[in-house]
Amino acid sequence: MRLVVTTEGPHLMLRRTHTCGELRESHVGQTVRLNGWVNAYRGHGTGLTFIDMRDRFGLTQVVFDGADLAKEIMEVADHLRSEDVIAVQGTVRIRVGGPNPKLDTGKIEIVVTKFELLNKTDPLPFIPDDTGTGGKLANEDIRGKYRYIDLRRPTMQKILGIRHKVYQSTRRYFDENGFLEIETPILYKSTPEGAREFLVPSRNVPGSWYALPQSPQLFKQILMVAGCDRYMQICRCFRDEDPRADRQAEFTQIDLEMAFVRREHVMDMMEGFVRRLWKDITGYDVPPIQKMPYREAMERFGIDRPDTRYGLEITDISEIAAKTDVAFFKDVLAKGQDRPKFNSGRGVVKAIRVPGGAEKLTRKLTDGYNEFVRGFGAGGCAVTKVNAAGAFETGIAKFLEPVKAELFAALGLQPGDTILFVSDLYPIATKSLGELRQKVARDIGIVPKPGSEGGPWNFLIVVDFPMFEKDKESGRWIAMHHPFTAPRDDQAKAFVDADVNDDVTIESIVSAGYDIVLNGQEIAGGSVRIHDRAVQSKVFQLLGLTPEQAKEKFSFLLEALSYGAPPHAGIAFGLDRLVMNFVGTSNIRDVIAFPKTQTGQDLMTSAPSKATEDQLKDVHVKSTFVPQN
RNA sequence: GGGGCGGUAGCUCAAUUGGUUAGAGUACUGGACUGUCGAUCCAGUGGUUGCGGGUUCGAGUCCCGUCCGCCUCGCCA
Repeated sequence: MRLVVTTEGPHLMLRRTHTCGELRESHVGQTVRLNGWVNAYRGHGTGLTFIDMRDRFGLTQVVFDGADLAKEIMEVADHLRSEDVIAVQGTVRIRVGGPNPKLDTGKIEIVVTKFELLNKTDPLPFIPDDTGTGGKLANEDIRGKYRYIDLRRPTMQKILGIRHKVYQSTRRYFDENGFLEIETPILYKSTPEGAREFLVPSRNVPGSWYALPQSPQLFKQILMVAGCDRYMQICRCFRDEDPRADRQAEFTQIDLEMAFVRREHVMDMMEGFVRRLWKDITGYDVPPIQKMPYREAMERFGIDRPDTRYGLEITDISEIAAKTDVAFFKDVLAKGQDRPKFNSGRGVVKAIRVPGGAEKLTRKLTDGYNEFVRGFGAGGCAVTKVNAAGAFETGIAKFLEPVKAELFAALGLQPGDTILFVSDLYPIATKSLGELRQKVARDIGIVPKPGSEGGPWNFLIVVDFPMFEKDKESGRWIAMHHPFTAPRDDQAKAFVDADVNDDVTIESIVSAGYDIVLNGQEIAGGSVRIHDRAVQSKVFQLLGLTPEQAKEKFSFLLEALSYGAPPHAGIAFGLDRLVMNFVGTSNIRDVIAFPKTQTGQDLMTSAPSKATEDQLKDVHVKSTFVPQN
């Protein structure tokens, strides 16, 4: 028996025969080799030392026994510390000291016969243990700087594995359905719509810039014109906007496009994908997904991605409110009553019934709701309770007495309920109550756990979005999805015929777009694209683009669409959010191997960083930035 | 760009009203220890209190500025 400690000199590289997660009683008696990191050491001097060895597959206990091993080996073993990199050869046996039920490999141990210290670690900034120090992980800035250490944590390894499975499941599904995976450029043309873009200066074309793609939208449409029939790509997208807990400037989409389809075909395909993905990753069978028109979502839930796992639905009580003497109801209901229902210029009164709210909602909470809805532009939130005797109490109670029976019927009121009212123009009242509904649900604790924590997976497809909405700042029309989204088939004629100044009609035009919503979170969105030139011109006209401007910005697409473009439609899934759902985290940085901070910095590599004068000169750029101090 | 929370030993945290030499656990180092499994026991090293300025006899603590991290509004499909 030869024992080797190669702290210096040539490595033997005792290459592994098994991973640290796979040895069981059935392996007893075999000679095996493991490679990995020291996860924990339990030394009893040079007589006996236990090492928990870790790789991404698990933990295995290895034993250094002074009765078998040379003293110099035992000396080294006694000084092994967390995260040293080692290789061992030894015999699998039933644990002499009894099993450890916490480990998958807890019934066996390896008695070391050969040992190699592959790399001694320097003292670590933190130990990559899911428990962390004092029950807490190190702060995010430390973990970000040493991301390669944090990624060794079992939880992070598991997440990387889930993400990998999502990639594989995705590619299998779309391959089986006849999709071609095609890469599109990262260095791309700047296009004006949507988010702020990252710019890359050109060296060969002085004064010109590439942009990084917000999405491969135009390329995938052109691939349809190019006869590719069905395209998919797992692609990186870039949007230079401030991040959030669930949003990074650099993120990943599952992007697809299909030719010769209507929206139903795409929705069927994406529903099939969702079903396959959930089956592959979680084993869950996704039931048929309900479709809900945008208008219904807004009416009932006040948001275009409703969380339908709980009630607290919104009710329009404008007609009843009109019969009361509440001044702020009357003021609002004087506005835009000649306009059609749902028009943004029409005043409405809406309410949420909170069952048992009289008890659950404190005065402090309801006072807060008043402030809360003001944040969305509403004047305030009126509150009334139904007392045990079934009478209105507090707030605007006395004004509601005359319509008591109607209100009870409309809202289904019961003793002990609280009613929250907002009166304002349609969009403001709707949004305020939509947001308030979610806040109340959190406050009274009725939001279920997500699917990854044993709660429901609640899918919904939202359809029939408006084509256009008014930009709050400029007052101009903007495309709700993007300017290549087609109107729904039955709306195309009305749209082309509409007067561009007829706001009421324009606002009523419905698109052939669709979103997939999971537990109140948008996980995918797409649309049928315009392949009719008259429709496309009309869109540009509405958006305030002259034919010349449209040509300058999108000539390549418009030309392509004029040379035999098939009807086509597509969708994109936010891959990071899918993975977040599967692993049960609300932090997008958890599911990205090398994420960025709130200021878009990579703490590990220190990107972004200064460029040299020569580099800037090469690309014809001069910085105007003046450092302070 | 706005609002909020945070930054003290390698890590996680504490430090009374502004008052003695800034502490604890853990990690690390040394020692003891032949069946541990969050090993245990003994001893020790370890501090620009993010950075800069100010008030004060005296600042981790108060004030101003600034940097960084997180959450959030704006923004973003």
